[in-house]
Amino acid sequence: MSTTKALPLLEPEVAPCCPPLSERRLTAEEAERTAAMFKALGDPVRLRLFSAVASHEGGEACVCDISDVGVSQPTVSHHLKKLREAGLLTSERRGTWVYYRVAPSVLAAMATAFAPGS
Amino acid sequence: MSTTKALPLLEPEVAPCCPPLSERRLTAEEAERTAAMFKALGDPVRLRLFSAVASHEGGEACVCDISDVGVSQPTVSHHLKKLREAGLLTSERRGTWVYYRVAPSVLAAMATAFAPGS
DNA sequence: TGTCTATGTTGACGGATGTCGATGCAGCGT
DNA sequence: ACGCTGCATCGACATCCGTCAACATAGACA
Repeated sequence: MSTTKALPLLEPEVAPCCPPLSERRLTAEEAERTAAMFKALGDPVRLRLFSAVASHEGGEACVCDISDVGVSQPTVSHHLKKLREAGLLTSERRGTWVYYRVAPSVLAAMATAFAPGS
Repeated sequence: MSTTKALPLLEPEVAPCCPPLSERRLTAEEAERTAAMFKALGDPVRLRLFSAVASHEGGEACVCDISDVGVSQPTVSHHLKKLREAGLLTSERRGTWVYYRVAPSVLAAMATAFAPGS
């Protein structure tokens, strides 16, 4: 009767990354984009910053809340910028402070990379 | 009656990484070990190699099966070594060929990193 | 306006990393 | 023994990356 394809509306949104690694071989383009996100989390300082934001009450944290990671303030700013550029965090200035939060659906998207494939 | 601790036997095995990033702030040591695994997957060539092994029939692949990733053979070998050192792959020589497979429970362990925390 | 605080940017430095050609080594076949 | 194939290692090179001090910028407040 009809195709097996569901309605094209209300798509779960752009999935910028992370096809299951075990499902099939990644193409060069997929690997490029997915690796960029892993690379952003591949530094201990950045991973601690990301974890601090992700686990912070209310889902957001200002820089002053999370900058106690053992490096200088410029370095913290540099790493937060990398996490932003990788699409993992978003930032918003409210008055004196800048608040960071985990970009929507990033956790779920990356979890799918490790889902069983076959 | 008894402590709430379960039997120490039959532990699900060493969990070398990956407490949920959203659950709490990672310690420096946790971040170091977890970031090392993300870092290993943070290169497009390595990610394609990992995906090729993980998605290969039988759960294992010899180097000749997966070395068509656009770089020279020494580079492939170099990246596979990095993946081994990160604990993501294991290798075994059988006759002429060396077979790689995903290290046990690595996929599940890394998936937990992106599990919802609170 | 001026000053203080919070955060981002710049420039520079040293070390890590990805890449390759050349070479080494292990197994297989002749 | 010899050569051939699959894979690892070595040495060298260029580039990337994490880090910091110095400086710049943006709000808040007086």
